[in-house]
Amino acid sequence: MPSNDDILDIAAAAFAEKGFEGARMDEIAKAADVNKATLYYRIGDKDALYAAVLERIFSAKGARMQKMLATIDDAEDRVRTFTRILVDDHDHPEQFSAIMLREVAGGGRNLPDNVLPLMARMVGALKQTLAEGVKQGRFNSANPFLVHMMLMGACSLYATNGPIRSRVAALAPEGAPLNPELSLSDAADSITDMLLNGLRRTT
Amino acid sequence: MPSNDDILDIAAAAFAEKGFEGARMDEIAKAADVNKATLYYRIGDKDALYAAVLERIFSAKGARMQKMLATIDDAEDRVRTFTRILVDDHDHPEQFSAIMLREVAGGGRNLPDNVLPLMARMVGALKQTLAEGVKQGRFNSANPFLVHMMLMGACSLYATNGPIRSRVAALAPEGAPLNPELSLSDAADSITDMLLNGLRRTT
Amino acid sequence: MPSNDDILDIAAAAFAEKGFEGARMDEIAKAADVNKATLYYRIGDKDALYAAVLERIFSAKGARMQKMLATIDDAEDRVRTFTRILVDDHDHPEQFSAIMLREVAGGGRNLPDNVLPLMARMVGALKQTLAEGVKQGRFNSANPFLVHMMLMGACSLYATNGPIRSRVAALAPEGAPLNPELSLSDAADSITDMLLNGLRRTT
Amino acid sequence: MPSNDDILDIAAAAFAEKGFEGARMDEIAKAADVNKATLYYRIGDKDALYAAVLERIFSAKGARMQKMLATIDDAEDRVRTFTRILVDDHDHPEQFSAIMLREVAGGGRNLPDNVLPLMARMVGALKQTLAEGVKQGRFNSANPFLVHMMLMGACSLYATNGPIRSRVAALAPEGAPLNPELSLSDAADSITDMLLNGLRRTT
DNA sequence: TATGAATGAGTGTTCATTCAT
DNA sequence: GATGAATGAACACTCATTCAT
Repeated sequence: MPSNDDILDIAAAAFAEKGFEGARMDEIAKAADVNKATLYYRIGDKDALYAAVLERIFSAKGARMQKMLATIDDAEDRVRTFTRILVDDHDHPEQFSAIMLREVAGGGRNLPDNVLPLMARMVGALKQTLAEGVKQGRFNSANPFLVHMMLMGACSLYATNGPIRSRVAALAPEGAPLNPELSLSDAADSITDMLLNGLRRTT
Repeated sequence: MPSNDDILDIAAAAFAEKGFEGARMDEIAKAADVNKATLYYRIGDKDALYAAVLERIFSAKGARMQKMLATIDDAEDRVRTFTRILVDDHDHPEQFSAIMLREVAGGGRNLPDNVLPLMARMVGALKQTLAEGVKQGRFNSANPFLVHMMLMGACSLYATNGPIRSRVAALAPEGAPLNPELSLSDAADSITDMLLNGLRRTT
Repeated sequence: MPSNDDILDIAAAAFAEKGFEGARMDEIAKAADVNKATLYYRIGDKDALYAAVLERIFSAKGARMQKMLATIDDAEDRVRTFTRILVDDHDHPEQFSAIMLREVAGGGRNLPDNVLPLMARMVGALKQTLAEGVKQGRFNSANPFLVHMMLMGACSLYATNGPIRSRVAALAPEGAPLNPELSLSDAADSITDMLLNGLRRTT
Repeated sequence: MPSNDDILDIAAAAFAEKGFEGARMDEIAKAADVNKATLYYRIGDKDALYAAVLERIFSAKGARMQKMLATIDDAEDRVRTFTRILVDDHDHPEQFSAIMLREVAGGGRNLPDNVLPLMARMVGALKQTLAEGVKQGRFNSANPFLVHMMLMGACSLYATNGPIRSRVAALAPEGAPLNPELSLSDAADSITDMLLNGLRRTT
């Protein structure tokens, strides 16, 4: 008998792959190897299941972020760490990214109230980091929300667009491959570097 | 009686707001003020409708992009123009963004074959622009695909996360608003500036 | 522009192959290369089209039957001729058979009133033939309706069950093929022979 | 709450009366007094329902046939028994006949694979019976497939054309009724007699 | 706590038929 | 006469959810 956490793993994969509307309670139950009624009994309806998945993903990511940021002082290192946590393999960055992209696209239609503070906390952590960088004279001042969009958007797109990259690659003229395949973490590092290049205050 | 273009407008809004799975043929027909059977007679089934919407959005965006880029020489101006077209009000950037984000998140599951070249063409335009900038000694060399992710990701997220911003803002402690509201085009300009700061070759 | 007769040809094939409920007005119109509205204008709705098809088939068969029987005196020859007309290639015996089998199976649900006399006339012709045979001392007395069922049933089944024969043959153990393939007219002759063997008065 | 067997009874009647295309899942569900979704849950889609109906009808008939034939030695008795089973009241011969006639007319379009062997087995039983009759010197040699067509065709037509007989009778001039009404089993006996008359070897 | 069975309300799609031109 | 376009009424099938046990 799978644990509730096992069920949430399966559900997260389903919601990431097919979205809230596309995911099927039947399929989740079957994939998790629980009876559908048991799924309802243990976790609740589709909204509750989705909320549980989101809360788990976001709180894990947020906790990791707070813990690691608390131990780092250097402003650039903090930004780099921030990005690395975004794409950390441990909490399925493709699932996290896919769910977040869909949720943003849908205006947070299915976003439960309790994950909003978790999202806000992530932005807040970056905001604080940037502010300290400015105070230390390391960074030019910049809108932290937009910086967040750049990091988050670039990483999330890269984390999830693998299948599309493959299809596009299959279309491209041979000679010059559109993109040499980068691992997600390498891509995230490159993205952060580009961003830091733009933020860095040059004397 | 609405034109097919009117129907596609309505359908685009529905797909952007609710996604492919969430959009309802009934609702689209009713919102477009056509009989459901007429919708099928004129355009076809849900897949065909979705494909028609995507093709129209992407080809409009792509045509605009090629035309405008053809008239601009300066490398930085080209990047700025690229972004501006991404968020151009004329072709509903929130819809374009929302559909694209969902499609990426879903691995292009519903992406019709004929829009792939259109997407590739957009990336190709940016790639060429960056390459010329490098040749002119204006830009440091950078992975054009990742640059694309940064521009596209940041702009698309900003274009669509208005509702979530509002909800988060309602949560935030008064004093310091998380983000002073920027218009989408101002945000896109700021995003481009940050990116160009990072790309620019300083002598 | 196809003639009404051309349209009825196409419609007959459709009704024979798919039945009244299975045949599609769209497909018939397209196959006949007429606009669907033209089909309605020229012939009428589905019931009218079906009635026209049935009437044409049955009256052709009936006319042929009366003409040929009028010229034949010998009782056995008349029965043989009767069967031959049933399976005469000129009026698509598979279509005739398929439509008749379906109609019988459905209790004549879609059978228009004007074809009933045509069917009755066919039975009547056989009845009269058998009665004369009895009067001439050639045949034992027999229920003409049942004789009609035997001839009609056997010929109609054989005329239409080709596809099933093929599938069954594909299943059968090699060695002994279930049925050496007979042409429809040979089969009809054999069937008539068997029947006449049973009817014939032996002194 | 009706059993699955009850549902199949209702469905068999519907398919027999209206054919596969004409039968409506809604009506079957309502007639069987089950919710439509329950019908799908318990049995499956229309194809599955049809397959279940056919399999039940054919396997019942086939089992009965094998059991009874195993206990009878006399060749003529075996043929008579064969026919009696075809029209045995216990398994709704009108339904069996109607479904089979439609299926043959349609080329077995909807015939599930698993009923083909059942049909073949019936023909095989007759074939074997005839062969033994020939070996015993009782029967003239005859094509067993055609004999099958005669028995099956005549009985099936008679089993199902009651409604048409009535309508034709209503048309006929009083005096001479076209056919004195025979019960199905009496008709089947007469049909078998006629056939046996033709098969019987006279010394 | 767990579950096989049941179901109301959709969901995309089709089809015979009509109508304005 | 002819037809492109339009549509009400189905139609097969699905899905989140509940319930009796």
